[in-house]
Amino acid sequence: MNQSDSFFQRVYEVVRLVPAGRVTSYGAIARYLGSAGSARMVGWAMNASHGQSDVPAHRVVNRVGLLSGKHHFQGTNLMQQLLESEGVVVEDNQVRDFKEVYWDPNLELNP
DNA sequence: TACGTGACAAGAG
DNA sequence: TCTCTTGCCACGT
Repeated sequence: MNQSDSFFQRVYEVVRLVPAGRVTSYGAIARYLGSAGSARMVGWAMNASHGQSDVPAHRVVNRVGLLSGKHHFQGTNLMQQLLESEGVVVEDNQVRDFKEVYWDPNLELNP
């Protein structure tokens, strides 16, 4: 990937690689980018991803599967609807069977 | 130019 | 086992 891309752009690249019906976490993305501990930056990147197309920010949740960013989507439960439309069960703003649908870029993308 | 903010994570008590 | 505190870094004002 181009190093000229900003940290945000690299975050978007990883998020785009998350397959439908799967979710990942902010920390996993941060770790994959070599910035473990910068999970907050990933959240900030998601906040700025609204202007970016093809960035499935709804597939990014916190480490316990909680939809912490749902309030940043249009509509109260748009994020939940998007996930459910992909087969992810969301219950009480939290991904059900989180471990089952969890997608770790460090495991899936790292050779 | 400098400071505060932010959709988190991990360690310590 | 649960709760609190600290760290991390780019963007906006």
